[in-house]
This record gives sequence, structure tokens and C-alpha cells, in this order.
Amino acid sequence: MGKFYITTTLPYVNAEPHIGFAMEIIRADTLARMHRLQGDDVFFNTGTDEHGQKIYQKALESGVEPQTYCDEYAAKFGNLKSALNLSYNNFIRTTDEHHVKAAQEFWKLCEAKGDIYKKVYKVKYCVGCELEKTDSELVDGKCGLHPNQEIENIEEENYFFKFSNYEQKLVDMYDSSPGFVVPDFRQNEMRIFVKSGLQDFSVSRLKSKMPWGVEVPGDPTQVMYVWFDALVNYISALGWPSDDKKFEEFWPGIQVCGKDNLRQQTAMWQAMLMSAGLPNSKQIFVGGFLTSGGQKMSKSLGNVINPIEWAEKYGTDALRNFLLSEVSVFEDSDVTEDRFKKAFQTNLANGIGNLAARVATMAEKINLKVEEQRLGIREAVVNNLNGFRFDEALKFIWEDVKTADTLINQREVWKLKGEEQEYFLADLVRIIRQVAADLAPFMPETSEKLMTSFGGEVIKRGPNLFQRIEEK
RNA sequence: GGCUGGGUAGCUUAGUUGGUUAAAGCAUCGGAUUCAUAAACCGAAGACCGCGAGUUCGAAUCUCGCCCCAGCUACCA
Repeated sequence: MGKFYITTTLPYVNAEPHIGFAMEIIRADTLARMHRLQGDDVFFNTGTDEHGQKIYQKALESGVEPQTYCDEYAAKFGNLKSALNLSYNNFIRTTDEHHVKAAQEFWKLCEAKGDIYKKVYKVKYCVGCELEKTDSELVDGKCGLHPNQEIENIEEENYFFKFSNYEQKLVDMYDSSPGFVVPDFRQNEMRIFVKSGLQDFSVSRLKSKMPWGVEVPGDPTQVMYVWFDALVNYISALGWPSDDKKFEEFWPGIQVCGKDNLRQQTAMWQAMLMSAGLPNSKQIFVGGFLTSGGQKMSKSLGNVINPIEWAEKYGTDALRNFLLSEVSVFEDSDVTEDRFKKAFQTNLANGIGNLAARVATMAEKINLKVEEQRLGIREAVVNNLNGFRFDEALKFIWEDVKTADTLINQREVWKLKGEEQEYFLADLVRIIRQVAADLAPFMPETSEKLMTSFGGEVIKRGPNLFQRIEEK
């Protein structure tokens, strides 16, 4: 029995749960369930990232304490568990006491290594916005919103992390571990980025300006920059540094993230681990983005898709099926309700739903009995999942539904009599049982319903699994 | 500008160590059928494989140039 650790990124709690995150966590959930069914001891982590400037500001704007604001949002993300039928067994919040201590401990290790140092940092500040600006936000050296005003340079002392120390070490790691980042072109992308030269990044902020963060050990005037503290969650979730046993059993693990997190996960975090003298992550799976109607989802465009709404409207498993099979695993995909409905209609309502109904009806009519079996997930499905090919795995399963349907029509099973009919129906029942077993990590509820109808010796017809969507 | 990924039937995609009529699903049309959620099954039509040139007996696949889309080019997470 192996140990398996998988974690999502921690969504930042300044917005409602996004369908892109729903996809990320459903993928992680599918892998976690598959490993559990394979007999592995699984630690599946998710949670919320709660520190930083944006949250601090949002809380101030809403007129509540930052912690109160975070509590509210953490609950919203916690709601995903039932809405998406998730099986994670740890939900970390970066404001958890243990996590805060772990982040500080991690800091000390990097500091002891000589990778953290203080340096004067020039902050670009737009008086018009009353905000600090980054270079990428500036147009011709001026604020895009206030081009008439000069950008002020404010000097501030911050702590920096010697990212530059890890340039070669990171490149060596990429070279010696093909498949560390999946898909491979992302690893290559990162390799190019690192190879082109790394700048140290700041890892703290002045507490007087932004108090909502983890206090820097030994310097009460500074708090950690949110990245530094947030990344540590992947190991603090395992009880590091106090629970050595758990940490050693489960670390390193697999990290699932979106492509916007590529650098943080595959370079910065890895360098931080090297600095702290801890093993690197095992593997990082980077997914693409979801667009809506060909455009990025945004409130102003009004094209934001709420995953919880779809789950309520069409069912959790229908949403899981869609996000796992109809969406490109590695590239960006466009998501529309029309596409969703098509996937629902073909593979679910007309596919497994209809097959289950027709076979169960015939079996019930003749009081068919089929000896019970114990079935596991087939190797082809496991292999596809290990390569993060959720789409291929489901395609493989749906292929069996097609096979069964074809068999029924070709043999005209409903016209057969006696032993011959029993023979073919029993065969069909076994196909459905295998589909149910294979489906367990992807669509746990559907898998169970199928087993309720077809798992026992006596076959019983249940209600329709997926009711067709009638278009008017 | 540089870098990365992509541009293949109406839609979503597979296919690159170059090789017989470019593959699949959905949508469309036709057939046939009724066990089933008017579902399933059989068949047909549908592609100047982004554009142009080159290498080759032969290119979706290799080379060069160009066009279009998305993203990155670092401290917003």
C-alpha cells in the first residue's frame, strides 16, 4: 500500500469560486479517488490563500476585519466540497496557526542558508491611484490611468530571496527530471525562463503599510510577502515541521495548478525548497485556462460561469464529466453552455443513462440473475490517469457503452428468448459493471447508482440516471 | 520585438522517425428499428491539413518566409 499526496493550489479569497478552479480540484479529486481505489493511503490537500494586499484592501472596503472577511470566503470555498463531491481530507487556510508557524520556520531555514537578505527596494507609486505600481502596469513610465502625473519612487527596505542562487540548480533539475512538469512544453518554457537569468524577488512588505501577513521572524516591522507564506502550505498541510512522520511519508507530492501558476510552482517554490534543504515536489501538473464564449471570463463581460450553478442545474457528475472529458487537458478551452449540454446529451443521457435503462428493463422482465463480481479499475484507465489524460480515460470508458449498444442492436437482444437472451443480457450487465467500476473516480455518484442497479445478483431498474434535456 | 503553444471537415479535436483513398466525436442528410430517456444501430455527405516557396519519387508531417489566435516577457495573486 503506497502513500499518495496530491494538492491543488490555494485559491486567493478575493473572488467567488471560479470554474477554472473547479476543474483543477475535480482533476485532483479524480486522481485522489483513483489512488484510494487502488489501495493507496491518500492525502489530498486544498484550502485558501488569505494573506496579502488585495485581501487587506477588500476587507477595509467592506468595513470588516480581514479575518472576518477571510472566514466568509473560506466558507464559500468550503462549500465546493459538497457541490462538486470532493474527497479532500485536508483544508488548509494560510491564516491557520500551524501554517503561520511553519512559514516562519521555513523562513528561518532559508535565512540560515544565507538566502534571505535585506535590500533597499524602489517602489513605484502613483499619487493619482494612491497605489504602488509594477513595471508591467506602467505605460511609457507613467501610470496608464494618470498619465499626467509623475510616478514617484519610494524607497523601502525589504527582504529578498536569493532566487539567483538557484538558476543552475533549477536547470539541472529540469534536465535530470523529464516529466517533472506536465505537459513537457511547460517544463521547457520554465527552463528557458530560468536559463535566461533570475532576479532575486522580494519576500516581505513593510508591516506599517500592509499588516495582513505572516510576521517575519525576528523583525516585527515586516510581514512576509504573500507568495512566500502561501507556497509553504504544500508542506505545512502535512504537519511540517512538527509532524516529521507524516511529512516523510507523504512528501514529495503531486501539485496541480493552472498555467498562471507555472513560475511560482515550478521555479520559485522549488528554489525555496532547495534553500530550506527539503526535497523538491514530485510532479507538477499544469492545466490550461477556460474561456467563455471565446473570451476571458470577467464580471464586466457578464460571461462568468459559476460552477456551483451548473452543478445544481445539471448535477455534480454531469459537471465533473464535462470538465474531465470535454475540456482540453493541457491547452485552453472554450466553455459554453451549449457545449456542456451536448456532452450531457450524448455521453450521459443518450449514452450510459439510456444503456442502463434499456438493459435493466430487459433484465427485470425475465428476472435475470448474474453472479456478483468484484471489479477494479482497468489498467488502461489507470494509465491514462497517471498521465493526466482524463479525457482519454473517459473516452475509453464511453467506448464500452457504444460497444454494448451495438451488441444489443446487432443481436436484437430484446427479441431473443430463453437461454440465448440470458446469455447476452448477462454479458451486457458485466459490461455495465465494469463501466461502473471504471467510472468511480470520475463520477462517484453515477458509479454507485449503477452498482445499486447492476451490482447485485438481481438486476433492478432505477430512475433515469441523466434525464434528457428537452430543447424547445 | 523576443519566446511558448496553437491554426486539420459546420463545431471540438486526433494524426509529425515524410509513404497506399487525411481519422474520430458532435451537428447535418438518408436507411432501418422499437428493449430504452423520439434514445440506440447502419450508411452517406462534408477538409486547396492558415498562406507562399523549397527539399523529395512522395509533405498535414522536414526547411525558409509570411499571416492570424492565445499566453509569457517577473514581485497582482
